Amino acid sequence: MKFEINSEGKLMAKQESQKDLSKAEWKVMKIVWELKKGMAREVYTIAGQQHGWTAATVKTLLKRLLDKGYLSATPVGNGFVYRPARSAIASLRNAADHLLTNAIDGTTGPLLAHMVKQTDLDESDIAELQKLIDAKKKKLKKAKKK
Amino acid sequence: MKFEINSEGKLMAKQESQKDLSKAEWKVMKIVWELKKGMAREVYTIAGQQHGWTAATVKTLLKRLLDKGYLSATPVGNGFVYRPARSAIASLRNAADHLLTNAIDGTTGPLLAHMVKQTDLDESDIAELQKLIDAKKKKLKKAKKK
DNA sequence: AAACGCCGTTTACATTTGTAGTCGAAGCGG
DNA sequence: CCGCTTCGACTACAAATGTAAACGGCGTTT
Repeated sequence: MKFEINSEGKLMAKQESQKDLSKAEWKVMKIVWELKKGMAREVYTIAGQQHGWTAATVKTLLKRLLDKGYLSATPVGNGFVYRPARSAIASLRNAADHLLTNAIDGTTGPLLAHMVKQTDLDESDIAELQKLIDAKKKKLKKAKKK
Repeated sequence: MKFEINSEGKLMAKQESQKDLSKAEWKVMKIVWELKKGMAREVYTIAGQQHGWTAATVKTLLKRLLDKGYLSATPVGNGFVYRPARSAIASLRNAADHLLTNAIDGTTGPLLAHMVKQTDLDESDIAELQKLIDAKKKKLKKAKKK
């Protein structure tokens, strides 16, 4: 276990603080991931259009995301430029792992099938998946032969 | 939009109330899905072992799952036999769709790849995936030819 | 320099979630 | 029939979440 000194100067167990995102927070992160960087204004304009939130609401969410460590902010003029502090894909993987944790035996296959069906994939995505599938096939065959 | 009369006699928009499961609720549902059916006792014994919850906690969760429509209960003796009212796979699909909603452009491929890697698949799962991949390949090729 | 417009911070409040205690009713073992 | 066990309902309460207003300060416009 790792440790760290927290803001009050106390020694704390260092949570590899993968604190999860709430639904609303995901939506804000999605916007920031797409923008790559942006000021409050841009984020809450888009968020307002997409979800009907007021600026105040988005400000709160930005703050919480900062606190959770999903965003970083560098001061510029009056305010900040916000940037993702964690990659979209890492966060998604994390969420996906949670999802798989909830899958009971025999449901993961159909689950993946469903997801593949829902998703638009480009050539390289498909190639990558094919490679993984081939590897799984090979392993299965070997296991059976034994 | 459909409507219904609620408990206070008011006309309400009928939510196809796919109310989501919370983390703790997922864990309980997982147990019930695996049991297929069970009395409170069985569920909270297992849940107690797996998560260190007290019986009281599990009872609360069972109640909430009943309210959310994820469980059904038929009276037996003192209490009820609980059964899943929604299939595991349908619930997972639902969660997966939420997940995909949060994926930004270019992340779905890697996300799926990650999930496939994490997962143990049997022969028929693999065959199914292969079929889907083939279909996607064909469609891509056609699009390119044009 | 005064007025204005944004910004981030603080505060607010209802709802949901995590976690659990209490209690009356009902079944069971004798 | 009488305790004992168990059940579900109700109550409790802190933390997280959704949603937003109020406020004080800093740049900007005139």
